Amino acid sequence: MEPTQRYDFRAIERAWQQRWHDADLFALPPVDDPREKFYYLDMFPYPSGNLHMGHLRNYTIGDVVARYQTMRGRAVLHPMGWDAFGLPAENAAIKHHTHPDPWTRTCIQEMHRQLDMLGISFNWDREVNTSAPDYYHWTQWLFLQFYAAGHVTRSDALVNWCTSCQTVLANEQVMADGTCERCDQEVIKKRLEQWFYKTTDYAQRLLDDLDGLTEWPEQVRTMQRNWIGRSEGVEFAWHVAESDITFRVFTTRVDTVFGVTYMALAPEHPLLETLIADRPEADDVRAFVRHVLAADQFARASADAPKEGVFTGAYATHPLTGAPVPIWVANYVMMDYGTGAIMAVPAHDERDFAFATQYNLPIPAVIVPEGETAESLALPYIGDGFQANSGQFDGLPNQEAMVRIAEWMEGEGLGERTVNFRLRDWCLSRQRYWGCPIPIIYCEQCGTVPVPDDQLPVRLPTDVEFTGHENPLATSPTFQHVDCPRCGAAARRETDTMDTFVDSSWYFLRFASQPPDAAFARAEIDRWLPVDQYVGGIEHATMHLIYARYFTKVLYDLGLIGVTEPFARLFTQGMVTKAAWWAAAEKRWYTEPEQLAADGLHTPGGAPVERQVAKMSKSIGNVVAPEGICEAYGADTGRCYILFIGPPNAEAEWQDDGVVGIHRWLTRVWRLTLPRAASYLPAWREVLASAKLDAEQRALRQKLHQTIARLSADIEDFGFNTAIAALMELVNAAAPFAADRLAAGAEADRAVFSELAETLALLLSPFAPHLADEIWAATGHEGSTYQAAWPVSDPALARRERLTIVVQVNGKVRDKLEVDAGAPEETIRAAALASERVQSFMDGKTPRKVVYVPGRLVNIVV
RNA sequence: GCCGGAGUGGUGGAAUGGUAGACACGCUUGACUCAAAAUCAAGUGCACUCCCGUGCGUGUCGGUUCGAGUCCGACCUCCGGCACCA
Repeated sequence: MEPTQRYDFRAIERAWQQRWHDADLFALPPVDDPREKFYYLDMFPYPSGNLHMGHLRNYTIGDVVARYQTMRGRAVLHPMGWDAFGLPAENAAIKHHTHPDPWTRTCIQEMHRQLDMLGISFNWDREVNTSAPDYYHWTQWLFLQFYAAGHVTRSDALVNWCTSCQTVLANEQVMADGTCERCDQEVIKKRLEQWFYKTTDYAQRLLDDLDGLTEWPEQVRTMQRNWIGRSEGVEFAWHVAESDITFRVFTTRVDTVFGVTYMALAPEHPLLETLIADRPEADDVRAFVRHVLAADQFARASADAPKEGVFTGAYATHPLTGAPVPIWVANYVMMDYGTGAIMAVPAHDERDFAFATQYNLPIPAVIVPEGETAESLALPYIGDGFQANSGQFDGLPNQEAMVRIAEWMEGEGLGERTVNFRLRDWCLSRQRYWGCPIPIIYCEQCGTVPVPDDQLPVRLPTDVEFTGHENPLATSPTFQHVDCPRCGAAARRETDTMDTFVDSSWYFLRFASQPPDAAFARAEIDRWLPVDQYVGGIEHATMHLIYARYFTKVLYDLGLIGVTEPFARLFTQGMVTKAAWWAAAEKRWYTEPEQLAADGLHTPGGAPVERQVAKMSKSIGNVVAPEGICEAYGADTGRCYILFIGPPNAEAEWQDDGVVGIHRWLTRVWRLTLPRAASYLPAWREVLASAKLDAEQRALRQKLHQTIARLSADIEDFGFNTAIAALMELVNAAAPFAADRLAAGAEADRAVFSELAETLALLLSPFAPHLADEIWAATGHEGSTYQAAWPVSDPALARRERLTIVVQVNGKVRDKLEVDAGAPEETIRAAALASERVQSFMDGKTPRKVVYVPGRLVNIVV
């Protein structure tokens, strides 16, 4: 065949990408653009240098929505950038003895190239690189705004510390056996002074405002509610007998207070040393505390860790009964939740029950459900019931007693009702090089001094070594030494950098506005925010999305922006997975069925394999790169296939076999339209307005207008897989029409075909934009489909003329009737009853009831 | 353990409470070809079948309804999140 006689996707895609680029088609909408705004945002990637299928899925979804909204007449902001700080660049620097900055820039270039290959309509004029000084300047400035307003604090926190590498490790760098990922040496928990954003101050608002995020997936809202973990209870004081020491405890079950048989303190409790100072038990207690703190803190925090404790020798006085209650130290009490001390009620708490059983402490029941007695009740009992052994509150339903006891305690001045959150303050310090430097200076005279605005940004120094040992910033000969901005004396710079989640907590603002001399300009923020549609992976449901919401609320409170929530509508796309076969005996993965024995159940060596569907990863080797698909089949095929693979919020299993189906379809689209461009009739509207069409012509127009309606609805509902199926149906219907009738050249046929070809180009535009523009040009249009208006379905044309009515007898389909769309109900009912086939299934019985569903079915009940 | 979500042909998947399996992959048959690829046409849930049909069928068991993949209850399995949170 001639080159022009086949679907040459390479030439088409290259040519159109060049034309889009030359025309600056995806430029940012101008400031005075009168169109309604639409801010579409994809979660920006870490620039690893390799685009993977998850990116393809995310950014293709985004491009469909952005192109659709543009064609619908919106001014669309569709930016892209790089979440470029982070460990991989630093690890690469250690490995290759280079610097993270050039390495990162190379990766960015490479990924930018791969994204361009997909033909995505990004507004590159708003590109952002979080590791560039013109970005992290403002990350620092925002930190100082937060600092000045009291949203930043400094305190101790436990970190993973590799004794060999002399550095802090992220949780995922600590192996399951508690060793360092890089050097295999032991990792310990170490306390370090760290910077925190005070997210807990916003816990209640972060929780409350979830109710307003009605366009978010319920799953994400639930996950955030659990993460914030609000619980209501009572915090009250216990006095230690024969001393003036007082402990405060928090409980959500103050109704069980009469069941307390011991108290338990966290080993880290600050009053513990005072409590045991002069007691004979002191040495035992100290030994126990050392034992607990030496153990792996992750293991200690797991629910199935064994419960251990030691008696302190001290007693507290029960505030209601006056009874002496022994005070223990227990490993299962955590210092960082509540007050670090608990009242233990073994009869009504599983943990306390396990502990009391082990150490032979009494377990009296004080809440008894109907039909049980305090003696017969199986313990521990967590549910509701009536108060027992509870003094003046005996017999009350426990929910009521909860309120009465709390009120009584408040009246006596013992304590008060409070709220506790699981959410912690956000530790933002990282003892790492490749992150945003924290703009703080420590001066012996002036203390902690923020870097003045005119000295920002605090730049990352380049005179550093990447050895894998210690924080490189601390090894720079120049970085730490600085004059105090207040008194001018020699001072020391903070060497910690920020968690990369800080960078991504405000990038959506920087996309909307990037003046040279400020973080953002208020007018542009007011124009674009909130983000109308945000799309990314479910793995960011809690951390990133909570941090970004927190930042937005603080910035609102500081008067810097006018919205309290950043993302109006959220969509979480599913992972892209691929099957692989694990051969346990050989300890290796097989990634292609052809590598296996003929039965598919064994390796060529005879070892059994287990089929698993897993996220694409280098370690398994089941990675399929979008670039390879684009080279073999084209970007349009890659884009359509990743959408067609399944519902976008669900996990999708990649199957190479499916790609050819999409490619065949696009080839059929090409064959339907491009070689027939000569049949195109620019004046098809006039011809169709006056022509009398036959049944086949009307049927094709009907299918076309039905497809327009389906596609619009599907795109708005993120039903991209069914949208493509609808386009396939349209092409399936059009192909025989074009083949059978177009050659004769009748004007009406050409007009029907012209409407189809032109509209098909527009409908295809968000999905396969290169081929769409090729068809658009071949039908005599200037420019790109991106600049054209989305088609509108004519309901009169889409309406079905004849209907198929299903006739059921007792709910089973027995016959089908073809009727005119306007046929009256009585006619249809009569026809259904008259049907011979229906009669034969009625066994001569008379209908008890006849149900008629307009336009759909008749059900005869006998 | 708690909180979410999902179970439909050989495969990916589709179905406002109203014809279950759209669309696609794969497979079968045919056309074209010396042949193959590509393309086109027909078929393809399972079982029985006088090839007209009939029965069964959406993880399991029950329920609501004229009618349930869809709604309700219980259970099973898988996936995700959280987990000594007092």
